[in-house]
Amino acid sequence: MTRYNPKEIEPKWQAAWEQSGIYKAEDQGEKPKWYSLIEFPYPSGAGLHTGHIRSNTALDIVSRKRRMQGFNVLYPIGWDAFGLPTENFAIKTGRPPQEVTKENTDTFRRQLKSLGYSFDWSREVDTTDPNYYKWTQWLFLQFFKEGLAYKDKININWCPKCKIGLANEEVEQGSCERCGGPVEAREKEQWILKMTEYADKLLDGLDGVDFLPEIKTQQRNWIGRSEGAEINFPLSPFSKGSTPQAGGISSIKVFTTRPDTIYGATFIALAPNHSAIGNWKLEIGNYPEVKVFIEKAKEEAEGQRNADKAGICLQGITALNPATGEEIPVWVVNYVLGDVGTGAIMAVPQHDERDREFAEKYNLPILDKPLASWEEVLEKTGGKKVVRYKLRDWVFSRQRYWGEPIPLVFCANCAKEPGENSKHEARNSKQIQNSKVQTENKYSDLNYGWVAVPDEQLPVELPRVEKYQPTDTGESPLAGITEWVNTACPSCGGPATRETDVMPNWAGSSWYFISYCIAENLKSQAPSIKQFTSPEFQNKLKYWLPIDWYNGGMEHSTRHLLYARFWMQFLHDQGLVPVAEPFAKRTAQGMVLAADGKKMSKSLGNVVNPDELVNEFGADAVRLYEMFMGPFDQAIAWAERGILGPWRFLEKVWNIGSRVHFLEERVETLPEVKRKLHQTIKKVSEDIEGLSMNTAVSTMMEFVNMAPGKISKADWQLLLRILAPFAPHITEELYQLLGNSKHEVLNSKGQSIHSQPWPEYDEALLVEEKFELVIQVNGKVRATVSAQKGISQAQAEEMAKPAVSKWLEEGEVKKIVFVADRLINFIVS
RNA sequence: GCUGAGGUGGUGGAAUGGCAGACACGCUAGCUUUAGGAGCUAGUGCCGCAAGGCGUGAGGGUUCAAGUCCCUCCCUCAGCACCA
Repeated sequence: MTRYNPKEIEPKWQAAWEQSGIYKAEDQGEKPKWYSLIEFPYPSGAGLHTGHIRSNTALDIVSRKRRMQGFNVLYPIGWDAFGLPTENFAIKTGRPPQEVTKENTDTFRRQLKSLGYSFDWSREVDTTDPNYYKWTQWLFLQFFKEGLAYKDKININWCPKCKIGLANEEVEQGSCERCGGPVEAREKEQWILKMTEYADKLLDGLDGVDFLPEIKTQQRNWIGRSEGAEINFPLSPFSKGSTPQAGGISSIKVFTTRPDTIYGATFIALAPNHSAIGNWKLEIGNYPEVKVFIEKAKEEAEGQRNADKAGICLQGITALNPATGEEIPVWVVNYVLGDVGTGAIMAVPQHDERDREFAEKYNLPILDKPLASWEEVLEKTGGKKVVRYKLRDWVFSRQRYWGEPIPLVFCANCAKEPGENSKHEARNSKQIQNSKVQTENKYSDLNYGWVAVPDEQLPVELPRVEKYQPTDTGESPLAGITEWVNTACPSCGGPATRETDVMPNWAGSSWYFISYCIAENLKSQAPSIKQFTSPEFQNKLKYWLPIDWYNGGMEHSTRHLLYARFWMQFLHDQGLVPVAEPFAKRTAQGMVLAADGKKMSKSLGNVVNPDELVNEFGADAVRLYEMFMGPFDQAIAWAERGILGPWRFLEKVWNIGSRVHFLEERVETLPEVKRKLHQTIKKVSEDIEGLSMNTAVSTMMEFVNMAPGKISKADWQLLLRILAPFAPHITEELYQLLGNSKHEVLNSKGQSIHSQPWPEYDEALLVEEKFELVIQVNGKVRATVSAQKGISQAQAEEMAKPAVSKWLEEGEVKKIVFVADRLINFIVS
C-alpha cells in the first residue's frame, strides 16, 4: 500500500481531465442544462486568495453534483482584468498594464487549475482583451443609440487620492470605497447611463428571482422607491410684512409620502441649502441670523449626522396650508436634507416623530387633525402624485487609462446641425419631461456632436502610452496622445476628437456571464446587430440563460449585481438577450479572515498563500477544509491547524480505499454501516443544495470513522461518489484503483468517477430498527434503554420502570408522557 | 436610532420543542524503535472521590420537556441611517 500523496495524484488527474474534456459544456443536447457561475476574479498581483477558494469550491461541488445527476453543466471562468490596482502598479513600475495583466492571469490560471476546479477552460474570457471589449464597447453604443447614455456636467464624487470620479455605488459614507480617503464634489462633464429609467424594472424583477433575502433588501433600499405627492404651499398674501411673491417665488413645493396628513401640517421646513432662501434676502426680516444658522448647519452636516434638531424661523415669510387655508410659518431646519425630495417638507408633528421632536423643542403647534384621502388632498391642493427614487443615474466615465475606451467621437461640425443623432435626441427630449417628474435630472445639450464609432471600426483599441499617471486636472492619460485623440468624424469625415475617458471597471462585468455562452463566436466575429441577433448567438443564449446559480461576495449587492441586472434589462428590451433577469438564484459566501480575525492583507502580513497550502496538503484537503471550517455564509477566521482535520480524514479515506483486497473480502456491508451510508448520501445530497457544506463534510467524516473493515467494495464506491465533488482527485484515484479503468489517461467520459451517476439513497434502508428509549423522571434523564421501534407505551413503561425505580419510589406517579420511538417521562410527586 | 441575523466548551462549530456540545482543532494518559502537521487506544463542558448537582449572553414566562417558543434587557455582526 502506498501512502496518500496528493502531490503525485493531483496533477496527474488534472491533466487527464483536461485531455479528456469531461468538463467541457455542450451548447445543446438531450440533457437538461445547468449554468453555475462564480464572480470572475480580478487578477491582482497578490494571486488567488482563500476567499476565491471558498466560493469556487462551493459552486464546483454544485456543478460536479449536477453533472453526476445528468445535467449538461456550464461552469465557466474568466478575468475581470481592468482596474486601478494594475494601473497603479504600472505607474509605479513603468510597465504596460497589458503585460502585468498577462502575468497575473497566468498566475491565477495556474492556481485555479491546481485546485482541480471543473471549469470549462475553453470559454475563458478576459475583459481587457480587445476581442472582448470590442463587444463591451458595442453594447455601450446600444445604450448611446437609445438615448440612455448622455453627457452632462455634473457634480461628481471625486477621489483626489485615486484621481478618479466615482459612481454613487462606489462611495461609502463619504469615502472612496477603494482607498478609504474622503471624496469631494467636483464639477465635470461625464458620460452617464440612465439607470433611473430602469428603477421600476430593477425593483419588480426582484420578485421573480431567488436571491438571498438580504441581497434583495439591499437592492430595494438602494433603489429606494417612494410614492408620494408634490404639493405647492403658496406664500401668504395676508400676513403682515409678507408678500405673495417673495424674491420672485410664489410657493414652496414639498414632497411627502403622507399627503393624507396635510391637515396636521403646522409649519414648512426647508433644508439649509434650499435655493429659495437666497432669493429672499430682502424679505427675510432676520436674514443675518438665518445666514449664521445655515453656515453652522452646513458645517455640522459634514461632521456628525445626528446633531440635535435645530432650526430658525424665517421672519417675514409665511405660507398657506393649501388644505386648510391656515397661515403657517416657514423654518429652516438642520434635519431636512437638500438632496432628498424637494428639499422642503410640510412638517406634521402629529404623525412624524422628527417633526414632533422639533415642534416640542420650539413650541410649535401639534394638531390632531383628521386624516384625509389622497384623492381629496390632491384635488384640493392641486398637488400631484409622484414616484421618487434614491437610485441615481450611473456615472460611467473614468479619467484613467486602464479601462475600455468609450467609443465616441466629438465632431464640432456635426454639433451644428443635428441629423445623425436625431433619434437619440428625440428620445432624450421625451425623457427630459419624464425626468423632471422623476428625478430632476436635467439633460444638457452636451450630446450634440457626439458620434458613435461605427461597428466596423470597433474595437477602439487602448493605445500604448508612456505615462499612465492620471492628472489632477481630471483628464485621462489618453488625452495626451494627440495622434490617437485626433481622428476623422465617422459621420461627416471632418476633423474630430475621440472621447478620452474610459469606462468604469464594472462595465466588462456587466455582461461577462452572457459572454461565456458565446465565447468562441465573440472572438471571431465583428460586433454588429446582425451578429448579435443571429441564430448562432441567440440559440446559445436561449439555451444557457438564465444562470441557474450565481455565488459571490456580499459586497457586490449594490454594485455589480445591480449594474449587471440593469444591462440585461436593457438588452432584453432591445431584443438582444432572451431573459430580463440573468440570475435565477444568487447566494453569497462569508469572508475568510486571517487567523487574527482581521481581513487578510499584505501590509498586515497575515495572508494565507494557497500555493503553499496546496503544496503541503494538496488541493483536496484545502477544498475540504474551506468547506468544513464553518457555515458558508458566515465570516470565519483561518485556523492554522484546522486543515489537519480534513487532511487526516483524507488519509483515512485513502487507507480504506487503497486496500482493495480488504474491500473485496467484505462481500456484504454490515447493516448499521449500510444504514449510515444511506443516511450519509441523503444528508450530503441535501446539504449541498443548501450550501451546508460544513455539515456535509462532518457527516462523511462520521461515516468514514465507522466504516473500516465493515464495508463492501460496491458500497465503498457510493461513498467515493458523494465525496467526489468535494475531493475530486483522491476519489478519482481510488475509483480507478478499484479497477474501473485501466488507463491513467481518461479517453472517454464514462471512465471518470465524475461522470458516474449521483447515488440515490434507499428510503427503506434509512429506517432504524432500534432506538434508545430515553427515560425521564420529572423531565430529568435518569436512564436510557435500547428498544425496538414501534413499541407501545405499556411496553415502554415495563422496560423503563426497573431502570428508574429509585426515583419512582420517591412519590406517586401522577402522569406519564410517552413520545413514541423517543422517550418516556414519569411525573412523580 | 430603525431593520435583519446572531450570542452554545479552551477554539471552529453541531443539534425537526425530546439524552446539549455531533464533527474537527487543541489538550491529557497509555501503546507503537515512532523520519514527518504522524498512527492507534482511552479520556476531555463545569463542580464533585462518588452518588449527584449545575450548565447554551442576563432575567422572567409557556410546557411533562426550552439552545430552540413568548416577554424584558445586554452584547456582536450586517444593512439602512433625519429618505419626508
